[in-house]
Amino acid sequence: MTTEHAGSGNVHRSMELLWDLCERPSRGPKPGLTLETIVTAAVEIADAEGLEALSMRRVATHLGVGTMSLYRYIPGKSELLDLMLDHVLEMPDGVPDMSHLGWREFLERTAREQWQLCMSHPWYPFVDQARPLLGPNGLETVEYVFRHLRPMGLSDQEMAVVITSLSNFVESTARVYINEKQAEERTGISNDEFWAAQAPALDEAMKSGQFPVMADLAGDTWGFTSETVFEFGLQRFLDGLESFLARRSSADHEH
Amino acid sequence: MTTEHAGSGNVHRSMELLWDLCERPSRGPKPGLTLETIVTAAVEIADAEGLEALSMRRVATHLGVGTMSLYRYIPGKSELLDLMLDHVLEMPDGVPDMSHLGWREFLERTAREQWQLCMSHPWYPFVDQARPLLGPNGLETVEYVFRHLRPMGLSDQEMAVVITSLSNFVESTARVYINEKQAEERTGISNDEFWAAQAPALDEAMKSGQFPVMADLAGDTWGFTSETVFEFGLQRFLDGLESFLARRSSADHEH
DNA sequence: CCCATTTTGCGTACAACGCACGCAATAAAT
DNA sequence: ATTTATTGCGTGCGTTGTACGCAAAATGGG
Repeated sequence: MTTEHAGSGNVHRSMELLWDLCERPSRGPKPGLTLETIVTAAVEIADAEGLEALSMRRVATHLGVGTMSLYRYIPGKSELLDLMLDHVLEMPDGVPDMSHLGWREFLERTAREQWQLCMSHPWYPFVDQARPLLGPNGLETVEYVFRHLRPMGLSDQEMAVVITSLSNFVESTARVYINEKQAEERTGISNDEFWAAQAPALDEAMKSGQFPVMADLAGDTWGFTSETVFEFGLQRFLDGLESFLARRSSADHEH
Repeated sequence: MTTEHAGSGNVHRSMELLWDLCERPSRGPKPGLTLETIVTAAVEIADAEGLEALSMRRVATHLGVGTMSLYRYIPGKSELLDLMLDHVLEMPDGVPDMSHLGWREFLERTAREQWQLCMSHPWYPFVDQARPLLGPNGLETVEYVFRHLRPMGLSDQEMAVVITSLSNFVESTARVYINEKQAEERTGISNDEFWAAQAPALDEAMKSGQFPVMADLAGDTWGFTSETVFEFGLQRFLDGLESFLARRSSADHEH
């Protein structure tokens, strides 16, 4: 129905699971599942069918177990989501060495990596992470970003604001891109059919004389994709950041 | 559960309702509701309780009618959403005259208006508008934005990309802001309690030596809100746009 | 070796969701 | 007066997360 929220469940319990702080009990039947198996299955289902298709029943069916068996390993769906979010940040090849890059190239690289993360896991940008849980992968990611931005000369808070601004833009544009791509599959109506369905009413509106600028717009006005928006917005933001740093630098030299 | 999508229902029917293209039938009992009443009620409920609380049953209860009575006026919930989205774009005081503003002041003003729209209707930035239906209010908004940006000298498509880039950033930052504000109410846990719950695991991680930069971050690194991010990102984008136009202008003079 | 305890597996049942179906009442057209 | 069309709306469908509680498996202690 609406947004899934990170950090909505039992935060303490989620952290225990994220950082693997629980000891295996010695009694009872040997478990047939692992937490890793459940999280991996959940990510696969979300990747393939979308977050709205992800249900405890769906994960259980995928794994060939009863729905309530999952609740032996995790308190609930909220905590499963927390684990999924950290899981997808894992860097299989380890942390790449980018110490040779300037801040601009590094931020551009980071933005593209985030974009790729959203392409690989199209549900990811739709999760509310206002209250993020910091697992090992998430912490590693933030560590590596801050390490590479240190040479910019910004305060820690300024760096955090830069990262958050850029991250917000990338995530939003990725969301629109994903929504655009999935709209045809989800509705069964092509993009052309969609706009054709609006044409009768819009033609009348254009003829009314109330919207002269709209009526006069070039045919290719909307003929771009979110990838165009991503590239344009990214370069404008980085250009603006260069101006900001240049002004900061010349102000420093004045003292 | 997940995102609500504009343009998901019967597009043709939504357009008829948006542009009021249906004639009132002459037979049968006089209707006790109007489309306007239903849409206004739905917007009020979404404003007060969030989009996840918006259901046909909820709207019907609010209006004191049976759930299925609503289906006499609109095909379904998807079309109701389309009407809501156009409804909230209505400018009560008409289109403001901003012909005296330069493009930068105008874009800044537009960004702030969009921010305010998201504050007044906190559910708005959470709706997928990859397939927007253009109603009278929506069309009027786009008409007025393009009219004021014409003097920038950009192509129609370039203007559209600028507007979309900025709009994506504002919406995304507004989402985070709204999620941040609502998190405490939604979970019953304050922000301090939330971070305190993570502290034991994070303290261990800091002690491990694996995250030296994170361990060394200033205490106020994350002590900012989405309003800070909004202001910073907005100015950087507009600065970047100025550079873009300056380069465009100097390239033009070279020919 | 036996019993108690703990853990794993998982079925049942709960309320709310959107909306197809179809009936009763209202009101205009013939 | 009858027919036709519209409005109002109850019923019933499958899906959702998870509390509750029982059966089976496996270990610890006596």
